[in-house]
Amino acid sequence: MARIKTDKNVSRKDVIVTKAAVLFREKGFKAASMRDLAEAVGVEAASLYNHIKSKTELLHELCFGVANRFMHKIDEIEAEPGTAIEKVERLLRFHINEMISHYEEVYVSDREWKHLADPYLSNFQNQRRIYRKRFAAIIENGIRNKEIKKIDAPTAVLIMLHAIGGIESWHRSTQKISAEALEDNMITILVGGLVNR
Amino acid sequence: MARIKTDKNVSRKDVIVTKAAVLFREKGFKAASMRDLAEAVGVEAASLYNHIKSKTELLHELCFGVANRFMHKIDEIEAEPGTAIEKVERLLRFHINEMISHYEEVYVSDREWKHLADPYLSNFQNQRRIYRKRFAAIIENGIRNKEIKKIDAPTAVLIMLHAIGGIESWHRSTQKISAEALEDNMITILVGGLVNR
DNA sequence: AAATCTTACTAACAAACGTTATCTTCGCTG
DNA sequence: CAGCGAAGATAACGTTTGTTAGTAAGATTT
Repeated sequence: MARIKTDKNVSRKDVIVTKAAVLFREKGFKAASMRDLAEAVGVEAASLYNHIKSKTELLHELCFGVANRFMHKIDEIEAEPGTAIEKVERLLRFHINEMISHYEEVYVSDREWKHLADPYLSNFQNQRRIYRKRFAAIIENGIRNKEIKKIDAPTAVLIMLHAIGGIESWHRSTQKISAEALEDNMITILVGGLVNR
Repeated sequence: MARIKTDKNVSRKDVIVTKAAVLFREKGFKAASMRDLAEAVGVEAASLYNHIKSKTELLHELCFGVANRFMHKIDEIEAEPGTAIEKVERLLRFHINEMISHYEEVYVSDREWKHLADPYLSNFQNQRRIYRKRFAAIIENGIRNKEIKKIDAPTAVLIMLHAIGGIESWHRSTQKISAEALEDNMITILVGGLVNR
């Protein structure tokens, strides 16, 4: 009987959730089975249920973990002083870093949230909608003080957020440029597309 | 016994493939069942197999249909005269229009190709890799004649392609700007992020 | 060392899945 | 209108799925 190994401050549930993120990213939520997950953890499938309530709970955990981090960040950025362009850049850099260093969870949260069940689904969609509105509001401010080109702000948000999803391909790529170079390139292109000159 | 309705020049298989695209987009390939599809088509699940070989065949059909269209387009654009920026813009406009007018298929091809089985999977991944290389080569040309900023071309490609995936959100959105406005906004931001000035 | 709580295993379930085999019915062609 | 091929329905199959119940073994506390 091989127990799930844990370091200090990491519950067995955390181990499971982390492995689930990897699996959900690789195969997708529906295609990843609890037996797959059990094998990855080194345990029988049924044993997982000593630590979690259901497969969907794993998805909740992942999606809302990520969503909360982004919400806190935009709170922070809205409160800070700075031009609109500076705020957009800070937010983008945060997105990029999250996608680089918490790849699995962010990716899963981005692509697999559809499989959440109500009421979590509606809740998640709401948070997402609100987040985008707040992001768009920052851009609209920038348009008003002529920092930013006259563009449709929601469209700009949509481009920014999805562009960052492309880091997925960077992760897969064999000949990666450095994470810092990736970040700077993305900022150059994306912010360069916004600024008015 | 209610037959599948077909117009002229549209086989019953085409009807099934088209409905499958809608379903695969809504629920994902794995979560969409053949019984779901049968219901959407207005027939029993087993009856579908008079027209198709397997569920996966539907995915092949969709993924390679889309991939081929993009391959032909980039052939065309490479052969045409024009600056690098013009070529990038043409390619982007094509992507945007495909995403707007063949939403379901393009979306499915983009997000669900993972569930292809070999040898189709490797084949598809190859095509994708080659396409991106050719796109990157156009951008690299632009960098050489100083039309385009000094950026990492593969990163630029990755941003462009994923940004366009954001049109998904536009489709869902209740207060849509017009398709033309969407296209122009995207071009402004994306091409604006590339040009050297 | 005894008692208790935690964590794992085995066995099994009901439901849903893709798919096949068999038979019936519809619609067209001669 | 007879006959044939295309297209549908019914029933069933073997898997795989998420999950539960009951039990044994390890870890921790008394």
